[in-house]
Amino acid sequence: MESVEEVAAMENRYNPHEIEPKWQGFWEREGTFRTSDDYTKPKFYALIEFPYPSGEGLHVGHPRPYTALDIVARKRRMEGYNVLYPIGWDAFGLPTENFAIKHKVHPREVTERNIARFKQQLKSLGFSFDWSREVDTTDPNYFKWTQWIFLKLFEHGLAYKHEMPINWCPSCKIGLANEEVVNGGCERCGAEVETRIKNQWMLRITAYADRLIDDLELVDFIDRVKVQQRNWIGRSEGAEIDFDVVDTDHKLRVFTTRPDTLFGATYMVISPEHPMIDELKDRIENLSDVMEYREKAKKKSEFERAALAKDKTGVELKGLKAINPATGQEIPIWISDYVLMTYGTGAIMAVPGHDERDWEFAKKFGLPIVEVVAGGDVEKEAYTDTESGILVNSGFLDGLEVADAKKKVTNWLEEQGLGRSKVNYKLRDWVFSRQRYWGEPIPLIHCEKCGWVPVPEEQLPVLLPDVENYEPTDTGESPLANIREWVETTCPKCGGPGERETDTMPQWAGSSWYFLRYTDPHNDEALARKENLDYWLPVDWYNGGMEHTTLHLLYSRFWHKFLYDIGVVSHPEPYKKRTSHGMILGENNEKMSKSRGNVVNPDDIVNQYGADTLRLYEMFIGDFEKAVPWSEDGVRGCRRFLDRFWKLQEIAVPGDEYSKELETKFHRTIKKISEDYENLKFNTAIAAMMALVNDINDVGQITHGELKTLLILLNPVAPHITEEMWVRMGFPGYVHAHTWPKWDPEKTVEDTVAIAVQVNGKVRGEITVSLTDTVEKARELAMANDNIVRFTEGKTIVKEIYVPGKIYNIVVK
RNA sequence: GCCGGGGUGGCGGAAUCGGCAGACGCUACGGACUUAAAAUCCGUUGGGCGCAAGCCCGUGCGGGUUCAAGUCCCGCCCCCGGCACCA
Repeated sequence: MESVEEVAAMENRYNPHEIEPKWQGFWEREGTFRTSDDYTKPKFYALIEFPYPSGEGLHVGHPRPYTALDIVARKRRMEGYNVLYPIGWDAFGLPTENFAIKHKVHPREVTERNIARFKQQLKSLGFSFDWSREVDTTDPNYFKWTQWIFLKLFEHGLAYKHEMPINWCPSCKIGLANEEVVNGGCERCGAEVETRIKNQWMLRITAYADRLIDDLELVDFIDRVKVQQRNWIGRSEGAEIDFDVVDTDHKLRVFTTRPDTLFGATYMVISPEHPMIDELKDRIENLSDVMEYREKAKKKSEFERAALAKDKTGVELKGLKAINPATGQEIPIWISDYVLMTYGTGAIMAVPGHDERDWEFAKKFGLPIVEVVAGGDVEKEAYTDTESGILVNSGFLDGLEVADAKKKVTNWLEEQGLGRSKVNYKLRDWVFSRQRYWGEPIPLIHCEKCGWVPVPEEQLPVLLPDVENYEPTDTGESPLANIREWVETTCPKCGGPGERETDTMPQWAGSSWYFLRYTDPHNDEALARKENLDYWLPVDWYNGGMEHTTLHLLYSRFWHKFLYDIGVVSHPEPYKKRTSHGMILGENNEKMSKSRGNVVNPDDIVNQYGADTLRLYEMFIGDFEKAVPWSEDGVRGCRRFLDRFWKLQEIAVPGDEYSKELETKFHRTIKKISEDYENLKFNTAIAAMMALVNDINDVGQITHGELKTLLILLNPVAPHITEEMWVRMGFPGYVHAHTWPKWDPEKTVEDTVAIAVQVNGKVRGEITVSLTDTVEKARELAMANDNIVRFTEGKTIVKEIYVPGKIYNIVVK
């Protein structure tokens, strides 16, 4: 049995299991973090990527970005902003559907269960989300507006159905967007992707390619994000040039970024899939060889074609020749799989002197190599420098620099009607169809007479029918296709029989606009009120994973620009600032995964150490932007800090001022933490606080004024312990309602400071000087030090460098 | 191959308008408390030499600039991420 004293002592001990649920309940009851409708206040919109509520629940990677922006959101509230920090669920998607199929439960049920689990886990971590604004992409009241946006895209000609080869994952039985194919495999399951021809809904994102690049200038995204987006869109500027095919009325159109090298084009290469082969097959003398090559190329996946790129292969189209429009010479035409039908025109002019691929090909097949830009040795390798080269062997271009030659030849081509300047993109249109059940139905009806007809707005949302069996089919048809009573409907236009589109939308649909819905989540007349959108947008700070840079981030910027064009939103970019967190790895330095058995569940950390410890550790663990391994020892260290922090109550003394010995340190720490929280440097902010607490313990007491400041500074990271200590100390009101502390720049510098004294650049001692002290004073102090005398006596001082507050270096000879 | 980021103690990481490298935390070791252990507290913890004062070496490698280089310049090596026959 514990004694009365021991029980009493225990009640004063830091007990997160008692205070954390207490404060979470308090915040919820009081609506502490409800976003206000007071639109006269300055606003701050903090956004994290809403999670996919998987069956596995949260792992410790999730809270890293959530805590980071929670810190910023809490700080902003204390600075007087009206803050929107919302949360929701990106809940459509394959894992849920697959689980539902396997366990014969409706995906709706699985989703609800998973959301409930996630919600309970997130709530236990004390985030200051405004839970009243929760959105769920699978909620018909939400996806009604996803469908509405799709119809607007359709209306504006940005959604179209197209027969095209798609990336098919044979394991998931689903078509994939280019962005979802990683190294030739399915992003989700890793199975090798096949090519299938399917009639697919496509979104014309390429129409926005230029703006998606150019408007990156308007936003504050970390550089690696901007670079990756530019890279992915892959804009390249050049020219299209038409080459006559001899003795036919065919022209072979090519795209090139080096029109200046036109005089060096000694042959042409077309893709094996190029339509000209069929159109002119009667003229091709070696048609069987050509067809054989074409068959071989077809069997290779796009991945194989790229991976086995080293060795060039190809077949000449015998019987066909093209004319180089600049030289007037006849040149051969080849087919080779290094030319892709999916980029440019599917045909190139080959300039072996100045393109590495063409050079390799020419060497292999003994084709002529002509130098048209001086500076290299085209017999040894292709010369590709465009900075310093001067044109040669190029008629009217001779003597020009590359950049000037490009302009001149493009003008000439335009005058002659042989070509024109042209911009190409690597970005392709977005394959928007998925042949699965658990997604938003595409709200279109096909009518024999009227074609594709949109479902009238007032009939939205188009709901998913209840089905017995939503297994995918091997034929690539959506499971919805089997439900005839759902498919068969009437055409809204002519009233005749019509059939519903059975493809559903990809997971990226709902997440492309969710941040708009948060501004007005319960509106059933519009996706959100204009007034709300205008006040809250753009998002001030959006943090998310690098893995979403070429998918979600690009897609949502595209949708937003479209919504801007049709007047729904008033700003061309959705996100003002974008940052990215690093992954949290397992203790063994490997990616956390169930199969590796190194997953850490936040529930266990909360149960053992408390939510504040978890939050503190997640922020202290290392550089926020880098991957870092988890360490349970590190977690314990953070808990120890909170225990020590709690005990500051025992040494608190009255007084609202900062004490003499700690005043400078407090001002410095306020400054450091205020700045570090804004710059993703949570780890050094926390280190500074730990250092200050160490200093306080050295002093042996803390004034109430000091403790208040400290509680406010730590509150965004560890909200529960700081709320509890505030009320226990009997401070007025609540810590979360207090204003953020200010620092006085003049008080951040110590009156006197210890600086190193160097002799010939090596530290030989230390002196304590005030900032106003002169070099004479420094010399006097330094010479009182035996060690410095030892290194200088008997030598002449040649030079003295004295930087006040930094260093005193004596150069002797 | 191209683009971006990075190499600092036993570990995570601090410090870049050039100014005492290793803040803060962890680990390890030693000590106090305890019958004992845990917890907590105190001390040590880059390597080497020295009884000590102190000295020498040290930020991926090789050069250089400077009174002074983790930080700047030149030439390399390695790791991580993205793109990859994009004409």
